[in-house]
Amino acid sequence: MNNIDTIIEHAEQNCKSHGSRLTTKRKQVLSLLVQTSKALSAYDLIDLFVKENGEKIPAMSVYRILDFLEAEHLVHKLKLANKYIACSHITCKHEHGVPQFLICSVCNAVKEITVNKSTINELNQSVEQAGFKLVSPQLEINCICNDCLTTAV
Amino acid sequence: MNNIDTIIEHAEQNCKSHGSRLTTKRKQVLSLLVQTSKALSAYDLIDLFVKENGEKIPAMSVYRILDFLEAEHLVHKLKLANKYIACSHITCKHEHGVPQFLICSVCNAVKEITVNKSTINELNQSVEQAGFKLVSPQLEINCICNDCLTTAV
DNA sequence: AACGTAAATGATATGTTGTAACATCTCTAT
DNA sequence: ATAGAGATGTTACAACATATCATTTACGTT
Repeated sequence: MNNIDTIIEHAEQNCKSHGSRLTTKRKQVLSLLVQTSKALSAYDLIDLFVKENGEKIPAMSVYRILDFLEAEHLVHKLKLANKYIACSHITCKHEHGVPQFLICSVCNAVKEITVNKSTINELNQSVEQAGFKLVSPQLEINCICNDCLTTAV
Repeated sequence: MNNIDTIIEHAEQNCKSHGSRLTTKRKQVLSLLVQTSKALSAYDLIDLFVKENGEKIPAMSVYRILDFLEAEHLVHKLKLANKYIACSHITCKHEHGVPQFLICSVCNAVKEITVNKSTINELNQSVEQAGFKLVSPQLEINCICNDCLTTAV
């Protein structure tokens, strides 16, 4: 069976349940993100869209669609890289705790890891003591993956 | 006495000691960063430069100067925001442990906080288990400061 | 089924950020 | 004084993002 279709259908139901519409274009964009499971920039998506669907899509549309998908919690925007990635909880149900993104600054690979809740709590305490508030407990951490580390030398 | 001049002079000695030159333009840019003590984008600096010095500076020059200052460890580049900030250890001598930057996503205020070494170690362990390596233990954390939090409502 | 409205998308222009490539200037050592 | 390296200037352009207005589509009402 086709896993991606299942995911998309699930997402569609989710949208419908609170009165928003996962239109064809939105499905197509989401589908690209789910399939690649890598972080893609808006312009990456524009190129991929043409390749996969044989028709152009304006930049404006992609940005609007990404905003929509983000508002629906179907994709995350990685601010560190200005890239977008399918939200992990649409591809797998069980809860992982607090997800954190490791982004390889060389090859843009993205890995989602779980960090102890206590670690996050400690971090959060330090932040609040400083008079700031975490926008989300989801950190984007600038890393180098082992592959790039070994080949770079 | 003028604190900023002292800082700049100190930085200049530092450069001289290993054969690099803190030229007038570089001093001017560094000086802007030290004075504002906020995170500024390259184009923020271009505007500020005109305002403060009454002469234009090309974008290219600012980027080159920022690269230089970063290599000299006089400024940090905040990758999350694509902004630059004067390195704290040129304005204050004593070591703080592992510095972390909190960046207000509304007003761009930057606060440097200290997080328990143990917290960082735990984070680092999780990262290494995932086959990644922290580029630097210096995190850039996306926050909202209390000022913006209260006024936004 | 036809219509009106709101939402979604398209199209165009332009703003913003960053860099490539080459020219010119300016120190510094000889 | 002059050559060579390093620093800066200039121009053009690539990549990323949004503003604005036009057009199309979906959906409830009649």
